Amino acid sequence: MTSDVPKPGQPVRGSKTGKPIMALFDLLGRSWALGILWQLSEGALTFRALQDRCEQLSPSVLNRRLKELSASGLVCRGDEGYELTAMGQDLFSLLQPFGGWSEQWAEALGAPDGGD
Amino acid sequence: MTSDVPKPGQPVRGSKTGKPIMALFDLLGRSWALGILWQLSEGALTFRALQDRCEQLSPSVLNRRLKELSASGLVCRGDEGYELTAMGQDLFSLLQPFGGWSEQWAEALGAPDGGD
DNA sequence: ATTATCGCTACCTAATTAGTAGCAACTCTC
DNA sequence: GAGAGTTGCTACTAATTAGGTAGCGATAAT
Repeated sequence: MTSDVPKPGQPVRGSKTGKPIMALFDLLGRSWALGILWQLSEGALTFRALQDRCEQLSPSVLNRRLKELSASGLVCRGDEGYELTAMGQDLFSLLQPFGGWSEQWAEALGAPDGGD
Repeated sequence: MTSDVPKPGQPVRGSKTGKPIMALFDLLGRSWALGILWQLSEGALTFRALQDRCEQLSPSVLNRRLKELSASGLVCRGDEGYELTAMGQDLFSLLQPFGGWSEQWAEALGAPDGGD
């Protein structure tokens, strides 16, 4: 294992080609990675605040995800705690539409609304 | 087992609230889920063809993902094999921009281009 | 009948995630 | 400046998921 942070241009978990899109999918396809970006989109959060927002996500996993996301240039530490980098915000702007979509999806599946 | 397919409105892996967005992130945040949607966006593929596109992904994992994605209404079986449902295509349209973004990201990280 | 492909299950090992405890550093109060 | 509280994090273990391989039953062509 060269590195366990998926980087474009390198083989990643499940992908030997290193195609950027596959590296990105690997990075985002890890538990809570998308959730963390989602939570940070509203502003900086301390480690423990982030843990609370992510339903008491264990510190070991949170720390791993934060290291990966930092190494990938999506998250960094500021005065207020962890926050999205410019690139992270840019990625979030692509992610944002998923919020509304997921609600349509919920209705289509006939699932009760979980609230916000 | 109630169900290990994350459905909006129900608690999912790591999320007890069942918020649609969290259920969606759980579903998509499993290995190869995003990759499978990506591959199917170009048209229907048989089980084994899909396996090839996903770099010989093991049948056990592929089958698990396909069941989850089917149960979530994103994928179904047609004459030609597995394909995206209308809802799956709709989701893909949100996913598509990630392709271009990942290439910018690759450059920003100074990674060599993985081709394609 | 034989061979080949296809979709998939069974089984096992490796890796990842989840959960809990607690420490070192820092701040605040007194 | 001792004690209490908070923060960021590491260490360790248990549970869950992913990955890999073998191969079966079904269908189709030879």
